[in-house]
Amino acid sequence: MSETADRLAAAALAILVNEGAQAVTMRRVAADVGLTAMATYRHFPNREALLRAAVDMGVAKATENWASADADLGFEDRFALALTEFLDFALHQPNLYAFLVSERWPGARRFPDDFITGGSPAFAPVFAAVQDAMKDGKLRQDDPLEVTLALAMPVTGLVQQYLGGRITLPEPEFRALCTRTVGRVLNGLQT
Amino acid sequence: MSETADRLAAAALAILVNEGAQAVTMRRVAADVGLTAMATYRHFPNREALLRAAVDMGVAKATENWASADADLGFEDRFALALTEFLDFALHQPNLYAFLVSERWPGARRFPDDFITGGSPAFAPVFAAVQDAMKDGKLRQDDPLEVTLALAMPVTGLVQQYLGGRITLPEPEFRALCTRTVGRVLNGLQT
DNA sequence: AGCAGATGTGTACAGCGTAGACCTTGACGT
DNA sequence: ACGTCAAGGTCTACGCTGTACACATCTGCT
Repeated sequence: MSETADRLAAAALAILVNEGAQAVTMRRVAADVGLTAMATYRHFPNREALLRAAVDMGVAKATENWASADADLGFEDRFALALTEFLDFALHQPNLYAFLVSERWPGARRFPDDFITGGSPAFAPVFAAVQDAMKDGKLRQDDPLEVTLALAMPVTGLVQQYLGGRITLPEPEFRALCTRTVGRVLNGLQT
Repeated sequence: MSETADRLAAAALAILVNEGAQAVTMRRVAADVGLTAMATYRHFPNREALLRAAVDMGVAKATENWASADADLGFEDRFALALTEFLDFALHQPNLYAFLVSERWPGARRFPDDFITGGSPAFAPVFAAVQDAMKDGKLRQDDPLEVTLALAMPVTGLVQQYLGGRITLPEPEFRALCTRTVGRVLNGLQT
């Protein structure tokens, strides 16, 4: 990945984050870097590849210090921390998140296989916490992967509705709603 | 809504369902009806309005006989029925569903107000079942709206992942996964 | 008969992704 | 010193998009 390619991806990421994917045009990204649109094609085969590089860069930046300090907290705190980190990302970079979630591309993390091997930065810490909590008897014995899904999916579902403008709550109230919802799910999962 | 407008919306809907929103171009929709692209603008102010009319038509058609016969089943069966109907829609018309969910448009159902007044055809029957189940003591006393969310969001979250190609299960297994997930959530909600 | 509004057509424009031909520059083998 | 070559850049052009605008036609009312 050359220097120029990095700058192109960074420019694309900036536009994507601020204005959404439809605002990321080849001409504009190139101009932001001081190049012609066609120069971009020396570094990326097409617009899709450029967008993917931009998204990869954005996700790497956003998640670089996730799941660092959740060593020995209680499992509720580990869930709460993961929830906060995830919501920080999804709510503060909605364009990036929406693009990330809506795009089908080969190489995306897939359930169940890729999740077991610890792919997704959002899923992995929750999965680890679930496994530990089961070992400690804090969570009922069950398929840990599916239990993690049962904890994570309500949140992604709520975020989808929220970002789609279907939940008209101020952000703090929405975050509280997420916490309550996870709590309701947990109530059924705890021993 | 004139006759021609209906035919345009129907043509747009057919393309949307079969090939996705990006395939719905003004020229193509018009040609399918035997008109020029510009004729469409006599009936819809722009492409977005045409798409919205198409989606409205599609949703009305898909949900016209939802929540009809769930009068006096057990509440688990009512949930299961609603789940089946919802998955039938989301999985058999993924382009329509994805467009519906991803689009922000004024007039979309909004939480919490519009849901209380019985807006969404997918949400309303579950909400009614939750309220009845609480009255019967089958579900723990709680905010019925939020409990309904806690039941519905895991499913929309799973569908989002599935349609995004992140869950590589055959459809029957995916449906079973949805059922198990709702079951896990319910376990915490039952008395 | 004649007028008016609704509905259609034809043409045109700016913006998009990108194909293809061309130019420039710097490194390298001889 | 010089030819060669690849990497990275520019310019032009094509087909596609949504849609603005001018004009034609059909329909029904007075």
